[in-house]
Amino acid sequence: LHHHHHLLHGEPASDPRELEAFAERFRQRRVKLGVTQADVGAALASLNIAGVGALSQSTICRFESLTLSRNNMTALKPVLHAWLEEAEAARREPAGAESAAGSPDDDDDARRRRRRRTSIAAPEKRSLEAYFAIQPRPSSEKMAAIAQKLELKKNVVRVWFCNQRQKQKRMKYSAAR
DNA sequence: ATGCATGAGAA
DNA sequence: TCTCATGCATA
Repeated sequence: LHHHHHLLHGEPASDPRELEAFAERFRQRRVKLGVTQADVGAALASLNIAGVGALSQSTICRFESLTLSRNNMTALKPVLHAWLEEAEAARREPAGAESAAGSPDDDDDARRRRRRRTSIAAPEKRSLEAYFAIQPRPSSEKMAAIAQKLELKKNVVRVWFCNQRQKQKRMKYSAAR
């Protein structure tokens, strides 16, 4: 018998504390169900919610750890909530004998055109952080100069600054802002 | 769990 | 060109 009536106004779900609480409950209940983050992401597709498809393990992980933007968290919450309800309901009520057999498919060495991820060494990363502290959005010229000084591709430097800015906007960090 | 990257859409 | 949501690759 909880008399918190914030359900009277459609979606108030932007409350950071609410999101934080939900994320934690979500993770605990997911684990209790014995489902992985990747499983959840894939299961979202079969949920048949308008405009909602599968999501990656990365995204589910970030949702649970609040390392997404507040808007992103808010948008994902109802979807993950829906999945959780369904998953727990299915647990109680078997509904049908769904004993999926083991998959005999294993495409180990099929497509090998994998994207290579460039790794920025620690010293260079420290320099970038120092530059960022002074100027989070350097001009194109400035970034070119930085790139040359650190011997990195200009595009790598550009993307690094973009990601660094985005990182500051994640819930987990913006609170301490 | 997180680093570097992509692509669609805003500015 | 940047932002934003998102993901592949990898620590």
